[in-house]
Amino acid sequence: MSEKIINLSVDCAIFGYENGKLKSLLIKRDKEPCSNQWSLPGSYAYFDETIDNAARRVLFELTGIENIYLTQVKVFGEVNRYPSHRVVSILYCALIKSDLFELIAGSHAKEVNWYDVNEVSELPFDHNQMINTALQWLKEEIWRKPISINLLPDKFPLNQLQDLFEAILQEEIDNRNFRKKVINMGLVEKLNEKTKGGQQRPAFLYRLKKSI
Amino acid sequence: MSEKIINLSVDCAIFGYENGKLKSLLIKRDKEPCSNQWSLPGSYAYFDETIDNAARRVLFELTGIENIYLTQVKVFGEVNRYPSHRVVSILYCALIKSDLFELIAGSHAKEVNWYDVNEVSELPFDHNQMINTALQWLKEEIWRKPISINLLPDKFPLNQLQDLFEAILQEEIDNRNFRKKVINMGLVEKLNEKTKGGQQRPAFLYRLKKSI
DNA sequence: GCAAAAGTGTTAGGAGTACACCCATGT
DNA sequence: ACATGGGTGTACTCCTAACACTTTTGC
Repeated sequence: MSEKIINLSVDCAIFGYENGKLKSLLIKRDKEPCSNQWSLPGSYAYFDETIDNAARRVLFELTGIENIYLTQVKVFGEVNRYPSHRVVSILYCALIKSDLFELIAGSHAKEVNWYDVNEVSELPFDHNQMINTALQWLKEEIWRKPISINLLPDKFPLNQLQDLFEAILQEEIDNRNFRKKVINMGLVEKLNEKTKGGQQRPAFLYRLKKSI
Repeated sequence: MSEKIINLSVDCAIFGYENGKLKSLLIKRDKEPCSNQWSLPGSYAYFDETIDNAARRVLFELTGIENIYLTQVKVFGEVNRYPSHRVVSILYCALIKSDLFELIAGSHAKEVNWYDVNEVSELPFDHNQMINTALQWLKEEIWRKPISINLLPDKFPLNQLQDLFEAILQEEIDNRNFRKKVINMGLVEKLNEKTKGGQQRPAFLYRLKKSI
């Protein structure tokens, strides 16, 4: 096992979507500083791994989540952001289908859990700021790339996608305009299937196109 | 003087504009590795400064340029990007009016100079990749914020602004559409002055509005 | 009067926004 | 039949893109 770069860490802001709510993944810390408090999963990078790999590894070790696409968003480099010594941290973000991953607290995580982004309490270090930055990034990215693919099942009714967009953008969207837009920007394609078993009129299913 | 974080550096991609060409600021290195080669100005961050301040300080020490607005763009964290040991580097970018700053090679810079971005040779480390990333950032940013303010005199004829945009975007722009756009998006305001002393018809001067 | 750069207007297509009602199903 | 969520169309505005000629000055 390689050695840590003790002045350089990665933190991961992972978003999931459940019951119409956008969730953020937090761990309960099992070591100092701020032991027993909830925070973003994060830790030091090693000397023999790229920072992208560090983010992947750290996320896996702490939460059991692997094989997801992480994006580097911003570096947090205030002098006293970390109490014990100087640590510059690189924020990585991802969106995942929360029910596809089993959460396994490992390494210095005592617990792992999803928290509604609107109900995240005060976190240690600059982690609240990180979540805000990550949310901002998400709002900008959501229209550009089919990242929402990671938050919904393969096939879904359009209104579910709209709910997701509303949860992320935190604003209401006109249903007709939303449909027109996602269809003719080529974000989704209509399938020849419908939902069944609902209490109401069945809805056509759609699929996100992987490339735009 | 504080100590260096030897695994963390900042590199600065500084753009200027002269004779209708977009230029990139390079230093001739005066220490190993890659001594005597031209590279982006960059060096280690110190323990007692934020990374933003590290970028400002490093730029000043190496080139004499100070008091400019630097933006953090991306982290480069490949394992072997730096030959002697592991260094993760944060790329900062800025645009400046090149003739307002006197270049003073200092610290481990033997010389400092402007190079046409289209004629930058092969640089050490991942610095060519950094310049490309910085240029990409510039292309996206140029329409959003009045960053071009830093590349032109206070008052300028509109066609000069267009030349600048064309130099950055590397494509031709329709003159009428360009004028309409920058005026009614509120990027510039027309002044009641004209150029004089040219060989041709005098042009109205414009000024960039600071806020959009 | 000529060379050189400044300046100008119209049209057509696409994207965004606002807005209100009928439809298909389960119970 | 009614409650529930699914689904649709139009009109207006604004931005973009394409396109060519006239104007003002210095020489």
